[in-house]
Amino acid sequence: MVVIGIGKLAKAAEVRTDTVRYYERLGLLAPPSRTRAGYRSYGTADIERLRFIRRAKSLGFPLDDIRQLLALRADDNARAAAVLTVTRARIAALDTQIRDLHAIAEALSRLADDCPPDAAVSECPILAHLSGLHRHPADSDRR
Amino acid sequence: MVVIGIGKLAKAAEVRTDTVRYYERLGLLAPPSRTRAGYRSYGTADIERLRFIRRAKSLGFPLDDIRQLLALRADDNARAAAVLTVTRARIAALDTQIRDLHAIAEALSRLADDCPPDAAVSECPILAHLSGLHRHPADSDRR
DNA sequence: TTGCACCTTTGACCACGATCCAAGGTCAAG
DNA sequence: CTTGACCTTGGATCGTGGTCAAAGGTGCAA
Repeated sequence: MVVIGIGKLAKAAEVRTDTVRYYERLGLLAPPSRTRAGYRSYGTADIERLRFIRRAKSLGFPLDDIRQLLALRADDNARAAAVLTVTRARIAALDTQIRDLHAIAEALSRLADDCPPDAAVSECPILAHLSGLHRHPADSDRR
Repeated sequence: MVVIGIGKLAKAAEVRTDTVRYYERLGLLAPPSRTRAGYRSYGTADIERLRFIRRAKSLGFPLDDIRQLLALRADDNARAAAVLTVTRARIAALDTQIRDLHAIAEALSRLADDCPPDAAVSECPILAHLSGLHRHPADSDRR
């Protein structure tokens, strides 16, 4: 059985050694066995586990969710429905966030499109909006 | 001229007094004049300014951008183009963020739709994906 | 044996935008 | 004159996910 140190593990999983220890503290990684000198020693399954965490992170799961997912993966009695619950909750959170950001981007785009670049800032509808004026001070000729 | 203390200012602008002092430290609010006792004293223009900050924040501008926007608003020689530059940069950042989140949400939704709730976790395509298996271990009958 | 890479721990620090706490000063009402 | 609301400062804390530094021990090669 292949035994590697924290440095090789980190390199294999493309994380920092600090991150490995950090995940151990958070309970995402079990405390590994130690050499006589006190060095952490890992096996290939740990590389797998770290890569799982990386992929989950890249899909927007917070570390708390990832801890749950790891527990479910290791639980022979667990049903896929449990994974689905975590996943659907994440999707819902993402959808909310996307909708919020989209609404903001839309609002900014509309204001930006209405903004004449060469005008003085006093004519700028963006600043006007931020100042709480919902009409341009001199838009009598628009529309 | 109306003079108010930090508590009334904060209440009028719907922020905490701590936030007012915090913004002062960050340079979003000029250090106000003080009463003989050392109390900060503000005027109605400061309520306006705080509300401006609140609106800008609600449109997703970070405080650093807001400091710039406030400076532009106060600069008679500034052109709307400068406001537009800040705004377009924010829109671009939002669009990138939205696209990233959308891609993640899509990927998760596809996985979730493929996941049979009653199956054992070992059959869960979500966990399979996170484990780096891009095919289900037993999907011979799908497609 | 020396030198270097690697490992250990504890604890501080980063962004971001606040929020809260402690210890003390001020002010108006009753 | 006391009570309570308000104000002051400096510094600590939160959440999230790490990153870094200091001071020391270990392992291997020239």
